Amino acid sequence: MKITIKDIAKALEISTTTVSKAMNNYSDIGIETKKKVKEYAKKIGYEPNIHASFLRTKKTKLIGIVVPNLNTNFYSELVASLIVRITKNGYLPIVLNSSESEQVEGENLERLMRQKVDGIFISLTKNTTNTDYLTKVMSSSSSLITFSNTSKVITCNKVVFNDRAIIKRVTEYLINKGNSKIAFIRKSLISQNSINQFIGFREAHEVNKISIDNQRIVVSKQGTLSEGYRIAKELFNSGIQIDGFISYNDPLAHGAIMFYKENGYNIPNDIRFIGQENSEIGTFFSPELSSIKQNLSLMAEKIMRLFLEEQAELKQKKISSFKREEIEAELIERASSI
Amino acid sequence: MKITIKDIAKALEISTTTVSKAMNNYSDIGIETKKKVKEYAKKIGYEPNIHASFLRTKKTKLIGIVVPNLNTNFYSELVASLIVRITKNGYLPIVLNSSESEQVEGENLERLMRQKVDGIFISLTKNTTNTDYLTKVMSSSSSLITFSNTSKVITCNKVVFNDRAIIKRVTEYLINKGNSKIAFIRKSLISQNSINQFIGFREAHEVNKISIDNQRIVVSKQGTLSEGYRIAKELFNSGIQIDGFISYNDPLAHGAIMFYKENGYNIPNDIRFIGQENSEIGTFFSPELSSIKQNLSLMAEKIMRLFLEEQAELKQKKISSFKREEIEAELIERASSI
DNA sequence: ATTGTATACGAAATCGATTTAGTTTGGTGA
DNA sequence: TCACCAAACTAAATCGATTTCGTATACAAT
Repeated sequence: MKITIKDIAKALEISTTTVSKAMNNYSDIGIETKKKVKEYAKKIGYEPNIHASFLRTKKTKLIGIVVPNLNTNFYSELVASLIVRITKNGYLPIVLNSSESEQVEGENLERLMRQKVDGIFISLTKNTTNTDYLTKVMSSSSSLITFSNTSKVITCNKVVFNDRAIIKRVTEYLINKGNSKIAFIRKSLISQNSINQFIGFREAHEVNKISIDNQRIVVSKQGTLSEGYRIAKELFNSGIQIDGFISYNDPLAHGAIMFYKENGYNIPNDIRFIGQENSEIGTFFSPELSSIKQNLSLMAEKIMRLFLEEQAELKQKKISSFKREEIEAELIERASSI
Repeated sequence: MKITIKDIAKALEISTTTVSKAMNNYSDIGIETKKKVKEYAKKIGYEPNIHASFLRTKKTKLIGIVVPNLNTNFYSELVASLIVRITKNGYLPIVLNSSESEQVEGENLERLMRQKVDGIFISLTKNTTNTDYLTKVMSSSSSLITFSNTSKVITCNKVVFNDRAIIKRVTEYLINKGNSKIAFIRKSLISQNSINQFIGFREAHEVNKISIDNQRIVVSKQGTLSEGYRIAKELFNSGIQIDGFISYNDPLAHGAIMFYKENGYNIPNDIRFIGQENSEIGTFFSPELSSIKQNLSLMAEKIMRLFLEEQAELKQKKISSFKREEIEAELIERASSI
């Protein structure tokens, strides 16, 4: 039925110790013995039992991924990208979804710690303020990497986009085109991600000595097309004029464009629009939507590399310092902002 | 550091056997002892080590999910729904993505079997023909449930949508409106999912004594907006007339609508369109897109229930028979097909 | 007094690997 | 010849639980 090192040991008339050491390339096993063991193991289809070896090694070869909302293009693509890297390196991903709930997020972290995963990759929900769970992870055996939306409060490995810089650049880009009344649709007031973006937005205004009207700063929870439409309508009905529009994703921008187009606005002449995520659908609306493109594949790559480096250092009992990697996002310029 | 049953045994001056049995509600342990053990365990934060108990119980409390393409609304939402149910029932999901590659799919199944997951929930890629890996899973310790896109060849638990029936109904709906030249955009020629839909399409024609022009049957690999546009253009340029359009997702329909609108067609008068997946964006195009809506949450629920039932039967050493559940999809009628 | 029985508990084996602390063998140098 | 050493191997302990089989106790029935 199931093949264990005992079977190999018996067949080759050696001890289980030798089999185990041969499989793990210990230096005190002869080269020929190693070859014999490995060949026979392959022949009879032996696979080491991960759970048994865990008892001694404390390694599960499992990595937990926690995202705030799997059901978005951004995170489903990022997770898919992570899964590829994780499996390529001999690990297996346990994927959990927090559904933007801080409580569920905490439960997810507890589940992963209970499972003794080797690493936890987490992007925080937009509501997370309490970092107690993260601190608990830090003192557990799982190594922690936060990405995309992380926390200022906690000290740990981080991989993020250049949120502040890219929004500053994009805002100035609009300002230079003569737009000074820019609406900014943000995800939340709490998440670091969103805070950084807003800082960039503010800096661009400060540098150009333009004041920000807070009425044009809107928090959108859903981030859907219909909410974009609704937000535009409310701004319009409240008599709040805008000549620029930056949102934290593409659907919001599309929804808003739709409203303004219906009401006779000319885009980009009257209002310039910039979204984020650079989704395919953006190129199919008229006018085509300018959008900030984040390289998700690169982010996945950096996260995985950081993790593997830490594992290697851990093995050599080095104390590893925490790293913060920033990935450049870029503006894809299209008709909506030209 | 880490708390084991030994710590509880020592503190309460009982044997580890008793502790283990108390925690697992064995009948030969006194009620008071059970209470004492459980209370103390909770107090000191004891969590049983899953990997240690695996050695005896052969249960990992892990479930593998394999989908053909995580980066689609359909699967990311379905997976998110599954994750909720899996965690609610004390299991943890290992999520793997086959990227529509039969080979990757096979590797994924091997990985999950090596990990000894308790169950594997898989939706096959549209290219899968070889069911050897599935057969291997069937004879492994992991119980198998195939969903959404399964295989006719293999005998196992299945949860699917009523692909044949819904497409038959929708096709007849178009026929009854006077449309007899219906284009059908399918995912593949191989996948059971797509075959069933096509059978429904054909049956509707047969019942109404209308012949099918194979030139109007198109296989679309990408399933994107731009491919929908391109397919419509090619049909048009080849002089192939259509007055109806059914595709396996919404973007394809939107892309096609866009092309026909540009070329002066009136929708729905000249051509009626029906998509699938009922995505939010459908309500924002003009005309609003009719779409087939699949209840993903219900599918997730049925998959999980099937799995739990099988686990319960396994525990009682009953031999369980394979079940096939079919979920009703429904047409959401909007302006594009009225 | 003896037997039977239900209840409550524990010793030790076990799961499948890793790892520690030796042991054996053969060769080297003084 | 003898001490020393490196190379190659192994017995046994260990990881943290579960489970089998057995024992002790109390009480009822004969």
